[in-house]
Amino acid sequence: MQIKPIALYNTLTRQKAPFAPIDPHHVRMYVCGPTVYDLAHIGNARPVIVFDVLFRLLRLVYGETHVTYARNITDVDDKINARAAERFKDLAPTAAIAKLTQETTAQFHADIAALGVLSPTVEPRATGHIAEMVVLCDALIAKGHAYVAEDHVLFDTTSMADYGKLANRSLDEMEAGARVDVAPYKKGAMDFVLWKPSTAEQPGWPSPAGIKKHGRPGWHIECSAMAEKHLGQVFDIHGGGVDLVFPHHENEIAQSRCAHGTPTMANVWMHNGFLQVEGEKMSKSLGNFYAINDLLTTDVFGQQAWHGRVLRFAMLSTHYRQPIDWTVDRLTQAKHTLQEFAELVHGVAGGGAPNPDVIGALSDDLNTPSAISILHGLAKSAKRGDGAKASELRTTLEFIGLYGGETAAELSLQQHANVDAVKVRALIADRLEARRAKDFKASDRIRDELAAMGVVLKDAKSPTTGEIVTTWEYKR
RNA sequence: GGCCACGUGGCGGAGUGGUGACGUAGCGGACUGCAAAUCCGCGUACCCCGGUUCAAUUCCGGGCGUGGCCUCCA
Repeated sequence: MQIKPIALYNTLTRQKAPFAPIDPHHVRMYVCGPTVYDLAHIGNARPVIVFDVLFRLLRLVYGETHVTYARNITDVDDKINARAAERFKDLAPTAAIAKLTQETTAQFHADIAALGVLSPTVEPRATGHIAEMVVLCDALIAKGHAYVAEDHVLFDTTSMADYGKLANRSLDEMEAGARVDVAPYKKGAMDFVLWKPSTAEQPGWPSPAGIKKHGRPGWHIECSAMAEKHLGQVFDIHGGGVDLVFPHHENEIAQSRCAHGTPTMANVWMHNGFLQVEGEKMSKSLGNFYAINDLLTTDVFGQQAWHGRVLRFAMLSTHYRQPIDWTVDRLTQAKHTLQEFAELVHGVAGGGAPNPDVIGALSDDLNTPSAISILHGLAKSAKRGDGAKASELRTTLEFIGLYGGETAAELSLQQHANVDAVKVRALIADRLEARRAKDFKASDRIRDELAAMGVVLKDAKSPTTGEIVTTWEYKR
């Protein structure tokens, strides 16, 4: 379809610019995925949701089969090793690690599926790309960008003229500000590990550069290897959280560019803003650390469980580059709005194209708040009985992943165990009878009784017969 | 200490060098036996101080505040 070009903000240039894929028939995007050592938290959900929206937009504009979206799984990492040893004491290290990464990956998939996230085109695993990482290490050594020291392979940051360009800082500045003790075998303070030796208990593979000991990759090299394998040496978009700008993405760029001799790794670098919880940094010590799964299935946040679509809506109610404060108020408001939308589109047939203004808003560097405001406009028309707008609203909501056929009641996960629908209908009939008899005391008593059960009544006049028709719903 | 973001009405949140997006809360009205729901209407907001400009919330400089990175945390 022909619509206005997509504009994206690029961290490399600190500017928003029209997006033009290298190959107009094949858009390639890489986003850093989770390290599977523990449940994904709500901060992890942000890039997953944000780049899912971008993926959907790119598919719409360039065609579903013309977009490759790679989101990796990091399944080799020292945090994984530590956690596996702690949780599965009876198992051999390899078996324990396999069990942990397998379980955590499955849970991650389940959690983000609830958020309405599409599967990426490819989901490479680090352990499936060790050979490619070894090749990269050897290439970097051969080209004088890396060196071997005490069975480690290290990247020589001084060998790259514009190291620090993405983070916009020079080596001098970084060294001046560094608070880390520099390992004695490093030539330069900012040099980073590409490969390190493993003990017998740690996962290990044959090492590059003729190193005798088995070893394992550093974090950054994983993404360089997986991106190259699935997207090529230079591709279109690379995404992740702002906290990855340095050192992770800076180092990916250094590795890939130096190994391939390319002027760039990806044309556009996109970073989502940080998430806070109720105005504070999310951390286990503050007791405000929430896994996606906690929000979906327990009442630890705001005394209720939240539907995945509500979490998604709340996440998209702020522009992706802004910091977002994750609060109960925000989720409550998101739930109300989504329930209203659901009421308008439930039972309405979708089809057709998503609203062009919404696509326009998304094309403007993923302006989701603006898109939502346009959705409100559609909802207003739908509420006035415009069936075409109701249908368009549904199609557009489905396109963004904000609707999947749920009813308003299903979007509220509060417990209503003791509400018996048959009894509710009987009480409503009694109340209508009392009202007809002008026994308002009795009718109000029934209304109060229902309210105590969490049931709210709505009286409406039937447009055809003029009769009072009472419907009910759970208190929101 | 170095580097980088952000600061809009009660709250959430776009956007813009000059006519106050949008949502939500609140207020008023219609409707209702009274409510709820619905509908209609109502808000002279852009952290502070300078500068540029005919004009700044929007550009520039400084300050204050909050947050991020500099420790394989999205």
